[in-house]
Amino acid sequence: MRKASITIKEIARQLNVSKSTVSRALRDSPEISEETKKRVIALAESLNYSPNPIALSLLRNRTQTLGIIVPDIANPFFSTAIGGVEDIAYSRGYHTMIYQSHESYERELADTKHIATRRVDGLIVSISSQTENHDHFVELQEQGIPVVFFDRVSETMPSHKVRVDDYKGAYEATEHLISRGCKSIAHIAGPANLSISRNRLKGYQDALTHHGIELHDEWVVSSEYNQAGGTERAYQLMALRNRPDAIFAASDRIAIGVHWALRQLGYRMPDDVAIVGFSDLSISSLLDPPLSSVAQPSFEMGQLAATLLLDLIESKSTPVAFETRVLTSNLIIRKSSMKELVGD
Amino acid sequence: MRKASITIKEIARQLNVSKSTVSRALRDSPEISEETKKRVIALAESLNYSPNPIALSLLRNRTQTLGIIVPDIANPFFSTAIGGVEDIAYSRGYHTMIYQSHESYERELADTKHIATRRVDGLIVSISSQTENHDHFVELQEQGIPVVFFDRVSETMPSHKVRVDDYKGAYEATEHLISRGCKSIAHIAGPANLSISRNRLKGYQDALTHHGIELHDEWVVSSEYNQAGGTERAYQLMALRNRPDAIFAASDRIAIGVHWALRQLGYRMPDDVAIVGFSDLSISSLLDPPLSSVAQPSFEMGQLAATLLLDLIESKSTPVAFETRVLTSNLIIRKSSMKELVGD
DNA sequence: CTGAAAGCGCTTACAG
DNA sequence: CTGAAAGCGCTTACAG
Repeated sequence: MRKASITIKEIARQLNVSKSTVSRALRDSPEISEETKKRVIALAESLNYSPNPIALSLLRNRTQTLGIIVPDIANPFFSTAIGGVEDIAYSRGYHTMIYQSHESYERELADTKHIATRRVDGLIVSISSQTENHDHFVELQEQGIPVVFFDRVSETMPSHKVRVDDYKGAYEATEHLISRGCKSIAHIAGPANLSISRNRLKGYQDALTHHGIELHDEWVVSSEYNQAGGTERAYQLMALRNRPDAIFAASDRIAIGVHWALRQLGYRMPDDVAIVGFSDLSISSLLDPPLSSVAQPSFEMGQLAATLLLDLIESKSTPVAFETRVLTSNLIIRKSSMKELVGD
Repeated sequence: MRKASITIKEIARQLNVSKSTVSRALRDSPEISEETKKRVIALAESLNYSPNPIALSLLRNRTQTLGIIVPDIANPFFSTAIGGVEDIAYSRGYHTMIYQSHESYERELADTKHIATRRVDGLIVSISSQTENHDHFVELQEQGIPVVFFDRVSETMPSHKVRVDDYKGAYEATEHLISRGCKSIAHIAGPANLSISRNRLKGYQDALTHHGIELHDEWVVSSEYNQAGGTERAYQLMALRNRPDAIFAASDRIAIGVHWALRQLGYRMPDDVAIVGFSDLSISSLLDPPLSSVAQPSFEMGQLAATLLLDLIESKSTPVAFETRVLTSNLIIRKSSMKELVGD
């Protein structure tokens, strides 16, 4: 079916020279005469020759390809980060292969396996929420395929990491709710195996404590990072005898579920319940009332992760030391949390 | 850097047999003794051997990889369709390489070029809105790399195509607005080089005509398929001396921009202006009021496109005839278009 | 300045 | 039943 592509051999035949000469001429080797170079290059162009990257891969044991595993490409946070990775990768002559774990450990395992057999040159990954064991990433790295984490990083595995200051973002979001007069602030945390979930929870707890507010266990619940989880947890929280007057959600997807639930239940936002999310997805500002959220520089995170990975791939020596880059988050205040301050 | 993977040669050495024998044993060839097979397979497993796909690609001139070009992976319509493609591809032993054209013709051209040199086995594509010339796809197909279009198809190029019934979807959406008593219905069309835009426009026009409603040129404007375009066009339409009482947008992204603009301008939906979009993105139902929209089976479109493409790739012979599969769209009515019928 | 040879990891006619 | 050889498309020491 596939039409035979034109090869170096064919050019050599037509020009009555050896394959070696053609190869050298094409790579502009100094040992080839200008005369010959010209003839070779002219014919190559007229034949529309392009070297077979498969052959080069076999030779160099490199594919010029980066793997990237995210839980879900439909999540704008991840698709934007992927955009950042591609931006850097393309400019440095690499291609990107995108995998989705769908928050499944098994799927993530299969993806890393595929990456190993496909001889991808390196991996950028944001861990699935169901993953508790990071051995598959360790193995990949031991095989010589470097791994860089972003956002959902491994705390145990030594490697480059790119993340935002989740703790500070959560702290500020909570402090903001306190400053708007909220007295009973609930938190819907993400799955506990992800460090981002734990850091955000800690930020929430510390903000309350530092402001002399007692922690209530019943106001801290946990959910997958999706809308359905947010809706369920909101029902649960609002059903409490002692219901909260504010909810800080560990992600915008959760917050969107909360938003929907509160509307169904007839609460006014922010007057009855103030809410703040995390990630600042573009749709969040379209809700009514628009959602306050902690913004993350997703595109930059992708760029940075790609840069660190490519430097690792292209460095001859083993890395000096692994580094963790922490980007700053940024609280965006919108109507969903702008509770009127009651004057006295 | 990269640790040497274990090869067939290494297994042969350890077992004191030839590479040929190892290769045959691993592929369970009938000409190898059970005895030898067992030894080879046992060692291969203990060494964690996996065949180098690069070597196979070079041999077979096949990469077991599908290319897919979409304008933007962050658009949920496309990310869902990609999910459908992957679903089928994985189950048939293929991998997917995702490219984004970002609605740019130049980028799309570079992507097809990359696909050709990378020896991808086939391409699934939804055309960029800035593309007027489809020669790059024709060339790819002539080189023996089959192309299947979905959603944004080429009308001129012979190939398999998967799309929805845009005309009927638009017709029904418009008819629905008429049935809710709207008298002056505007349409924000997509870029005219895309057939989906033209078909949706035609559906709108025919619905009006068939119901004896005169067409007004000033009520038909055009926009890129994004939110900013929808906002701009909404401002333009509502500024008219003779302003519309309904807007049918060629996509949900456009409709979301309209929704936002109308809220800014102080119009009530649907009472002042009823709106309907196209695609039924999941966020559309979260808007207040929730957006009516024509739903497209995006996942199924991806699955179908992948199936058609893989059949093409794996068939020995040239395709019998190219087919166009038209899936049915489905109008979802929500509050944004449920204008109260005025009783008499 | 140019060519023959070996090799990347694998498969598969062709011999035996 | 097993092995030696050729070949997929390319690069690069090694000779000349």
